[in-house]
Amino acid sequence: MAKQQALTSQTEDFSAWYNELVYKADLVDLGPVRGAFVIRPYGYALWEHVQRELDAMFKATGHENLSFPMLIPMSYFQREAKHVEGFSPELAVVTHAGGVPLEEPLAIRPTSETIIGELYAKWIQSYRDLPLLYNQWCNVVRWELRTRPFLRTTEFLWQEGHTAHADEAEARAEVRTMLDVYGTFAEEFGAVPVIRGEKTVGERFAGAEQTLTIEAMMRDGKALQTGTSHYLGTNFSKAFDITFNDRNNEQAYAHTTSWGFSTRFIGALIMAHGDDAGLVLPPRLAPHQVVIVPMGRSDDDEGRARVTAEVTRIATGLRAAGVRVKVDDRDGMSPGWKFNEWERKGVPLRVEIGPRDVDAGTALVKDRLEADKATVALPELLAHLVEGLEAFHHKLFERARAFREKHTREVFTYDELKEQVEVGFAIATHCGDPASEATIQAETKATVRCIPLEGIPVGESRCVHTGEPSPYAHKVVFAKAY
RNA sequence: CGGGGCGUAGCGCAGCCUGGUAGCGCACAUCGUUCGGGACGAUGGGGUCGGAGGUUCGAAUCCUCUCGCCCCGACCA
Repeated sequence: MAKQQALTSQTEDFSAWYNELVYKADLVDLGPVRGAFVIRPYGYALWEHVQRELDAMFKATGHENLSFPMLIPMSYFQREAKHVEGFSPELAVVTHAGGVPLEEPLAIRPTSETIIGELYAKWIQSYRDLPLLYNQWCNVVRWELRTRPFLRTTEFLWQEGHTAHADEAEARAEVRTMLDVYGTFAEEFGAVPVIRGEKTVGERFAGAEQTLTIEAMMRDGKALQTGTSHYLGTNFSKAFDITFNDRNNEQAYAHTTSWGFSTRFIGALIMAHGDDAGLVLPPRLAPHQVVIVPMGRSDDDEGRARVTAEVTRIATGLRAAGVRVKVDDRDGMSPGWKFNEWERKGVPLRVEIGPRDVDAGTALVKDRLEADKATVALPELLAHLVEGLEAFHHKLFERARAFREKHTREVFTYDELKEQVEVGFAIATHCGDPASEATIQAETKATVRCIPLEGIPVGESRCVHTGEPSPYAHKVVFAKAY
């Protein structure tokens, strides 16, 4: 067995590092259609854990799941002016079916506000029917010009929540609640620290009154939006006639929201935590939290048997404790090969155990984030691993947070801003003028990622670009973004 | 759509300039030796050279036309 070609290092070419890793860690493969990627079992397992945890959080906040059709009549998109303007360029449309041209072409959903609006109009009659708190896990298609695995793909998996409320305050509270669910999830499960904030007018979802976002920093200093929550006002209610009789028996438009979280988050996990050896996965989402590599000569039947017995005992104990454990007893591969493979795949903890260890009553434990291996007595191994996983999560989160802080700087001049967005986030006062944002983007490639919900007060400071006063409460985050 | 590449074995590539009927590494299979950080040897299987025309006695190689993919830029979760 020879050396597999090493990954391009992050410092040499971050983009190449990412592109190689998604294949070499068995996360994705190319499909036959441009930009439509196959998510392989190791990558899909990550998504399944995302789904399981997020879904539980949705249920805990009162939401129910349902499923809407993937095909949407084209005319639905025309009904909300900004929505059609925003999505038309990336619609994939079915024009033929059953061997004949369709009377009305059908769009493959890029998001479901329109078709859901149509049905909500039917389901909602009275204030007693509200709020409607629904969510669906599904796939959507957006015809993107340039694609990258997980970050921007023609078809992607996500969940989209769609709620309807009797009044604005309740709808806005829902939008904020779901943003917090996303933020909590990203940090508590993904170990990815995020900034919660609001999008500027230009970055808003097509058809929304307000878009909230969570933004994370990748290890190249660029920003990635990993979840969004929108207050849609009565825009879609007016377009789809979602009305109800209120307590005074007067007809009113419902206030709707939508919020989404996609497989893009897997890209965030890769780029926020990965290193030159490969992935580093957060234990709470990792497909395998612990991998056990049995050592010893393959022709040493007696030694093997003792090791296998011990490995089985350890694995059984771990599983009983709720730990996802993988025993790598594949033949014909050297231990070194396996070590490299599991490191590339980002497994948090690895246990090495051979006849010598069994005799000594110990095992070696390797932590993906540490250079040295620890020798652990077998009776303490289970507790060591369980605690190790917990500690790993916090180390990973702290490391990502420290990285973000190191690459974030408050700037006071346009020159400083230009300099800072080359290495990370620039915090600055901005006047909110879309034209100014556009100029800054053209000149620096950086955009306002968000106006943080909590941050540095603007005070008397003036816009770093135009010198005008700022309409925002806080200084904004400028960064290059994926 | 603009700018760069590239299509030859499962993967990565050489061969093309200077035509002579396909090769290397990895992977795969068998056997032996190995076995605690990417093992080694021997043997073996596997390719209508992206597609279509053309030139030629003969085309992976030369000519024309096509199709596709990847990377970099403009749109986006």
